Amino acid sequence: MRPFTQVIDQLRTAGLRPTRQRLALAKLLFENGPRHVTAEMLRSDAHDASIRVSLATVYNTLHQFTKAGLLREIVVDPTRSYFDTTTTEHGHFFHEDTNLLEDFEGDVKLTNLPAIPEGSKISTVDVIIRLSSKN
Amino acid sequence: MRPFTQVIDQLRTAGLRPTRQRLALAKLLFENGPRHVTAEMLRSDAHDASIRVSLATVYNTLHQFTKAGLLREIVVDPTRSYFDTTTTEHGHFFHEDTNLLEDFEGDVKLTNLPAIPEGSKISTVDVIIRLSSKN
DNA sequence: TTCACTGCAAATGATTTGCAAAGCA
DNA sequence: TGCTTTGCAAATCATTTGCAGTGAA
Repeated sequence: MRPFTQVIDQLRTAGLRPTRQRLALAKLLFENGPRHVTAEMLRSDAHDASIRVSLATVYNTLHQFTKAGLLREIVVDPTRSYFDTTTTEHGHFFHEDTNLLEDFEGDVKLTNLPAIPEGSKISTVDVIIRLSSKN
Repeated sequence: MRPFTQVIDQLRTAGLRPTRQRLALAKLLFENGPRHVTAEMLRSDAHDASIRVSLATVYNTLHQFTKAGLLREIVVDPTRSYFDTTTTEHGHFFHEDTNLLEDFEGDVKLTNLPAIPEGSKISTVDVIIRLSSKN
């Protein structure tokens, strides 16, 4: 679990005021271990916790947190964006039948990596193992 | 390059009639080596080649070809779906500044793969290296 | 003839945007 | 006070869908 004062610091560093909405969403995101959320999931959580936030603000906040380095966007589903509270490099399982996104246990090693095209540098490396039900 | 009669066979096997539109789109897709297309790119190519196809048919065709195993959908961009004419396992470079998708040269080896959750089986493994401009 | 296929236009659904009101420094 | 931030509603945009007309077997 990420220390919460650190979250506030990172907001400050990013020039983001620690508003009621941002703090409440940060708590939902970071207070209970790693999470993978969509905007709709987070809005729903906020609603359940009696936090008044508009969906537009949820979207804004997710993107601001991502830019500030608090979240990482994971592109796995063409219809929805997922945000991961774990920002270090790691792989994902995506359960295609439940739309559930899950972190890997161990860390994957990539060997025989091709040469990076001239003039480009690696931004991130995504490793996604898509799973379907065995039956 | 994929032999074209094979494409027609695969359509037949999938129960898809080789209509004018499907054959024309198949030619655009498979006649000139590996490609990575979005629906809009393919519609634009068709237009340039004076092929009359509606955008809805382009979408239908891309999905039908994917289900028939002629294409592979690559999820890299939250705003657009890409389809790859190479259906064997391989990794991708995604140029974030140009939205260009490119196949890897060599083949990547994944080691230290985690255990697959009980009751699930691997559908596909996606390896995407996101690139940004060095400057 | 029959059923699959196509094209059009409308519907959908996630995300973004404009802008006035409210909040933080 | 002055600049952010929020919330609402409208706008956007890729994609899907309904359905009447067209085409292949």
